[in-house]
Amino acid sequence: MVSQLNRILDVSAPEAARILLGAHLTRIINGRTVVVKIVETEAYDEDDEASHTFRGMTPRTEVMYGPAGVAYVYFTYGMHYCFNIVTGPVGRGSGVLVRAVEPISGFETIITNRFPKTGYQMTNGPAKVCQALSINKDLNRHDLVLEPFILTIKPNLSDNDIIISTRVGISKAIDEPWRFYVANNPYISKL
DNA sequence: CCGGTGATGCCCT
DNA sequence: GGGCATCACCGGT
Repeated sequence: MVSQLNRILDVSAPEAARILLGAHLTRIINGRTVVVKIVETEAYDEDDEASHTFRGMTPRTEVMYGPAGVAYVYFTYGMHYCFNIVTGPVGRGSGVLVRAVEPISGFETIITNRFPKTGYQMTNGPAKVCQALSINKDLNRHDLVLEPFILTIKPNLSDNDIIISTRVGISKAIDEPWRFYVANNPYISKL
C-alpha cells in the first residue's frame, strides 16, 4: 500500500533531506505525546561511499531498500542509536539521517529522557534525538504513518532558510554537500 | 573554549 | 578483528 508520505519521499535522498526540514515527528511514549520539528538532516545514497548501502544490501540495510517513509534505526559505537527515514523508490538503498530536532511539545518527557542535560543539548545530535524520543531497535522498520511514531510533512521551507554543508562524523565522501539544516536554529548539532 | 579520547557492542570482511 | 552516520568528560589554555 502506498501512503501519501510514501509518495512525497519517493525522491532522491538529498531532495528528501530538504523536504524533511521543518517536518514534525510525533512520538507517543507511555501514553504521553512528544512532538518535535526536524531541523537538521543528512542524505545517504547507495552510490555514496559513506552510506551503509554502498557495498550492497545486508540484513541490517535491507530496510533502506524498501518503501520510503519507513524508519531505519541502527546501533553504533556500542551505545548509541541513530534514526533515519527511508527515501526513494523500492530497490534503491537510500535514506535521510535525522541529526537534530527542536522540541514542540512534550517537554517533560524529553527532559526526563535526557536528564541531566537541558536546553539545546537535549536534541542537538542524532543519538541525542533517539534518547530524547525513546527510539531504539524496536522502531527499526516502523512505518512512519502509524502510531506510536508518526512523521508529518510540512510545507517546504524557502531556500533562504536552508543551509547546505558537508556531512558530520564520516571518513569517506567527506566533501559531498549532503547535510541540510535550518538557518539560525539553535538546535543544530554543530556549525 | 577547545581538542583528544575512552566507552562499548554490533556488523561486516 | 577493524571500524563505526556518537557523546560526554577531561585537561590544557
